[in-house]
Amino acid sequence: MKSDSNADGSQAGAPAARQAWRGAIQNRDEQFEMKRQVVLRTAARIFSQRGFHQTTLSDIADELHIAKPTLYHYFRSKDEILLQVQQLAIAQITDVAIDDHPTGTSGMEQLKAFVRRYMEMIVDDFGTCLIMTGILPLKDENRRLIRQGSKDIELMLREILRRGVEDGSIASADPKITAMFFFGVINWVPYWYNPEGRIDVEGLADHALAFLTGGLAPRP
Amino acid sequence: MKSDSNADGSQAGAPAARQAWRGAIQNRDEQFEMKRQVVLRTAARIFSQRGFHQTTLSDIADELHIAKPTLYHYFRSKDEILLQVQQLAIAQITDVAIDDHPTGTSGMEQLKAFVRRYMEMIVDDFGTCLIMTGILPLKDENRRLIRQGSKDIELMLREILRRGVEDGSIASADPKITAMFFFGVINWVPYWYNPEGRIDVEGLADHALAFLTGGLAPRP
Amino acid sequence: MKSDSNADGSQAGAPAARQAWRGAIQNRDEQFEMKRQVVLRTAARIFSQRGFHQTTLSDIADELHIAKPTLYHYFRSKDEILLQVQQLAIAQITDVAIDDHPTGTSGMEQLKAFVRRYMEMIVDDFGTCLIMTGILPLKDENRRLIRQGSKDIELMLREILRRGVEDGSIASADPKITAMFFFGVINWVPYWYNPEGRIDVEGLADHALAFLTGGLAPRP
Amino acid sequence: MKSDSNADGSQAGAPAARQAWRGAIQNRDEQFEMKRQVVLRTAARIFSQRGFHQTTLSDIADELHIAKPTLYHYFRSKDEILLQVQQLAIAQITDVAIDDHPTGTSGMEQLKAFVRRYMEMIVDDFGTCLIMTGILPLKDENRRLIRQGSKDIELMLREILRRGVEDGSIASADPKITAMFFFGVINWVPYWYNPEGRIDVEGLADHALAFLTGGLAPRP
DNA sequence: CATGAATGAGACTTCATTCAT
DNA sequence: CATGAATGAAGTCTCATTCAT
Repeated sequence: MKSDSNADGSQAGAPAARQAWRGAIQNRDEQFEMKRQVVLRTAARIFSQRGFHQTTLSDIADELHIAKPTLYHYFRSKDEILLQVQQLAIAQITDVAIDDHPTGTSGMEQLKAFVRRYMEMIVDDFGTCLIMTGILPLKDENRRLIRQGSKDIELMLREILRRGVEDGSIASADPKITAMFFFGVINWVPYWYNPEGRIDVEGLADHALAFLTGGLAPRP
Repeated sequence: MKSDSNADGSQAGAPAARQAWRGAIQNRDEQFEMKRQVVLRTAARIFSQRGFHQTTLSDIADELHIAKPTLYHYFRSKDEILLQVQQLAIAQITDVAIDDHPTGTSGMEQLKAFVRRYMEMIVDDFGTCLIMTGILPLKDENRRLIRQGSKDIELMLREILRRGVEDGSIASADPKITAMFFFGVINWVPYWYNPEGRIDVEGLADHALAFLTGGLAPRP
Repeated sequence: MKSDSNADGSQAGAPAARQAWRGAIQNRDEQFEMKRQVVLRTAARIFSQRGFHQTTLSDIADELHIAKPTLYHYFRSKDEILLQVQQLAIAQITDVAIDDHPTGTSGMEQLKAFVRRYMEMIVDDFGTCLIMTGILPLKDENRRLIRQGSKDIELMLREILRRGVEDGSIASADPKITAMFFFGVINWVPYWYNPEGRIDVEGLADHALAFLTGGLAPRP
Repeated sequence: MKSDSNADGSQAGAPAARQAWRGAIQNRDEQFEMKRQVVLRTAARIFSQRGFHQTTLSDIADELHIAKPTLYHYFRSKDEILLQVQQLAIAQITDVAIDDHPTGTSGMEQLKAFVRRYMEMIVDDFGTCLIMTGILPLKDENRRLIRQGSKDIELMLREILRRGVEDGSIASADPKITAMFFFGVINWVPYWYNPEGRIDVEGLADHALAFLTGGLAPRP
């Protein structure tokens, strides 16, 4: 998933679009798709930094060194850009669900895997934009799509919690509220975490796991 | 604190503006201040529901059954409305700090008090708006004010955590990260909690406390 | 009808808006409606001269010496302006239908009255705009409204023709085609007629009547 | 005239472009000219249906199954397309003027020939576009060209009327106004006539002639 | 010849804010 | 104090047109 999301090599933004990687001549469709991804990632980043409405299409175009109308080659509207950013973020979680349900592992083990995966998504440009921009700017129909996606993820967690309670690896508690506390811990990360800082994503996931499982109280 | 937050008597919203409380004729300043509070609370609620930029001043004025320019009698700008909403939210926490530092209580005890107080703030219209609208819509100078306020609250928690670790009532961990996880749990509440639902604020605070202190792992 | 359509005294355009007629102080609603009419008439005139799409809202606003957004106090969209212009034109014909069906007059007499009335409508700003701008710029729903109105007028003429044929005052011929030829004669007027020229509207109607009834062939 | 208008073989529209006529390999210039005509006719039809400004170059290109920039191989601009459509329509009348002035025929006879020829032009894609799109979308210089062409046609009719009045075959009346009424009858046809309907063009011309010569009044 | 990509110009529309009553 | 009217500023989006392959 993560390697995939980096395949466009555009973590650093627009300029990458010009790099003919290893001299390989890509066909038009590949180039198109690549540029599209670069636009998405750039937009996601600026949306997260300034907010959706504080970001004009000119801002995005300028950052990419293209003209404003060029954006309309890749997307039908500003709204669609945000929609697709958020859909990509959600897909990073929901798409891998099936592979990653190895039977035989305890609920707690599955929970740990879930935390790592979810944390990676949330610190990525797309995931951060999903959280920080939110769904309010989307128009009704698109908002419903994202809401459904979020619901799907929530149910994934609830299922994991249920299993954990069942097999005794997770303490019993109100499942819905617990799930939302859980998401709060991770979803809030984009508001304060600096990926360039002292702690990398793996370490952050470890911290989160410790906090989520053990809480603040000292273990006897 | 709580009584303070209800002082405007407008928990129920705009219509309250018409209630001549107990027939008492208040003087001009009181009336003015009262209306001001009603505007703030109404604005906070709509901002939270639709988002700052999706809310026009007409929306607010309509809800209050007044004309749009009338809002300018109470506030200099839309930005100022949001600023004051958020400042009120922050004040609900920071203003009571001093009273509530009873020496002789453990860090954990102080933490519990903090959770209850903070939870009450966050489910209130103002607190919810602080979280859901965020500071991005504010203009630079005002943003800095709110950021500072948030920082102050963060430091309050950090101090409580430090004491708790010191007196052994709280497990040792990276204080900054732990604080942010902590805030995540509560700040995320406005995104999902329905005050009219099955669980009241007190109960919610209890659940949060259990989660924050004990985590997901089963206690031996 | 005609006196009514001139009641706003704005045949000459915007400046009239400032004339406090006979010093009478009109109430707000009247002023509003008056200005609205001036906007409509001005828009109609410019639409007719330059075409709908060649006319920008700035053009209209400039002509009226107001700012562009001010137009939105009176109308929701450019489309709505055109719609109402055309609806007013159509109403000038359809609204008087009932009063003007005096029994006892021959079909030919009714036809003459119809020609005079219709000619007056068509040389008016609104009627001219109805013809020269057409319905293609309107969006689907509005287009249907105007199409229906036109159909109504067409049926009025067809009914008159039918009566005339019945009472022998009008020659028998395919009613539908005849009606369309008839409309062609008058509808084409805006494309060439200059109201400020040698012939006034009454005279024009007389000419049209002679042509419509007698045709080009010499009478024996 | 009519055979001329079919020379491009595209009465049926765009698909004809693919027909390699009788397997004959035409030289470059012929192919080019043929495609050009197909573009013109397609454009004329769409312009008439939707209006000039509601028609984008993409619409035309899509209908022809070519790409938008390809249009620029045949025309310098959208404006030029309309210009040439309208010029072709006008030429259909003005080009045959000289051949068709047989001395020895009465004015009325010439008028009848004129009506038939003009009616055929007006129901053709190009003529319909001339009427329905009008000259307003054209830029000034081109507008003048078409206006002049229309004027030429008008003078042709005026000359015919003059002759008819002279030789007694046409009733005397204001020549200019009469001419415009005359054009109204025929020019309005595109707004209502359906070539696929009950009446063919010849029949329509007959009806028009009867109306134009005899009018609505019953003949004694 | 043909076309995918890109763009400059410009339109409509929205909205916070000011003015005059 | 309150408000209808008016507006400047700005943003999204469209489209004819050009460029490079």
